Amino acid sequence: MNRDTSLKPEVILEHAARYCAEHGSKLTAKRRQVLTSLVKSKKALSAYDLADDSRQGVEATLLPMSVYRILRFLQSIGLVHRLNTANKYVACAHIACDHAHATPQFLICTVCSNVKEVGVANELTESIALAAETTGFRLLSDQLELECLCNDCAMPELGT
Amino acid sequence: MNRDTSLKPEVILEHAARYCAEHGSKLTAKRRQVLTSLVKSKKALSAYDLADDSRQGVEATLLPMSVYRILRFLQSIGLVHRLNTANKYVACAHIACDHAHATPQFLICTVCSNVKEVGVANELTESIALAAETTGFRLLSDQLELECLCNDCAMPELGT
DNA sequence: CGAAAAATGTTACATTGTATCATCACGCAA
DNA sequence: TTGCGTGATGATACAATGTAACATTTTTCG
Repeated sequence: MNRDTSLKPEVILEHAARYCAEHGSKLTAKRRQVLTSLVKSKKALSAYDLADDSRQGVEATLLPMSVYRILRFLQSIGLVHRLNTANKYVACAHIACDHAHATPQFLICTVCSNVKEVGVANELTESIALAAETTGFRLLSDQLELECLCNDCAMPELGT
Repeated sequence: MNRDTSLKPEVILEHAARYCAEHGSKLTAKRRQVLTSLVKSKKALSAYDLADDSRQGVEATLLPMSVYRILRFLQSIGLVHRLNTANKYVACAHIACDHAHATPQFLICTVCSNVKEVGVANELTESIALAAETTGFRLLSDQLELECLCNDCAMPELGT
């Protein structure tokens, strides 16, 4: 509900493979495995969550060190975003989109790690960048992370 | 240079003591010690930084556990802010101000942890909150943390 | 094939943070 | 004054997150 799940994982992975190729690397089995876990998950996952995942399914077991490396790689080519305030990771919501991937903004439920990737108005990030410049700081990233409560956690009595 | 150091620490600590009293607690020696370290520091400090600090000066040695507890307390009454993206802490830049403490926004140098606490336009945080509401997320905190490079780190050759 | 580069395995360790129970300090009532 | 209750701190152990360094395997490509 919070991420775009309208596309089947296979379609997304196809796009992801192209992405890797464009960056001179390959979407190996383990990288695909990590990315698949993230794409399927509605919530942000920690590296250790992903390592634990790998011990459940039929696929290869991944040590945390490997997970970190794979996440860093996927992040470097824009397929995965790291949520710095939560120490967790999410698949980019626009993997299968054609338009260029812009810097994302995230609404993060502090209770359940539900994440919504949104596009905030450009003027907003521009005014932030401007405010930074005038105080001797240069903005390195537009990524915003907002501490939120999602509807599910706000009204648990309604069930889902 | 990045924080308001125009007020002497003694003045700040006086205000801080009032703050504590207003919250039914006291500014104990160790709490004052932690707060003083933060006020004096131009950079954000980790809990372990502060514990290390305490082993240098003439004051009491603080174990990390105590530092965490003291930081949580100081944060709970608004004298200290936690930077979630950096796992570090800063003294509120407005301890000695009379106006109410608003939710802060931070420009954080990723190289040296230099921090500038700024007041971003209200319309900005409002538009964020609005964007959140429309997607089923309720904003819990306006605190923004921006990844930056400060002038000192951008141009080290100039010395300081 | 064989060398170089890329990817992953493995171990050890560093950093950040919490749980739990014990102890200390201080105000306040009897 | 004594003693008690509460808030603050000490102390130990451990959990969670993340990196460094080097070995090994796999892939690529001349």
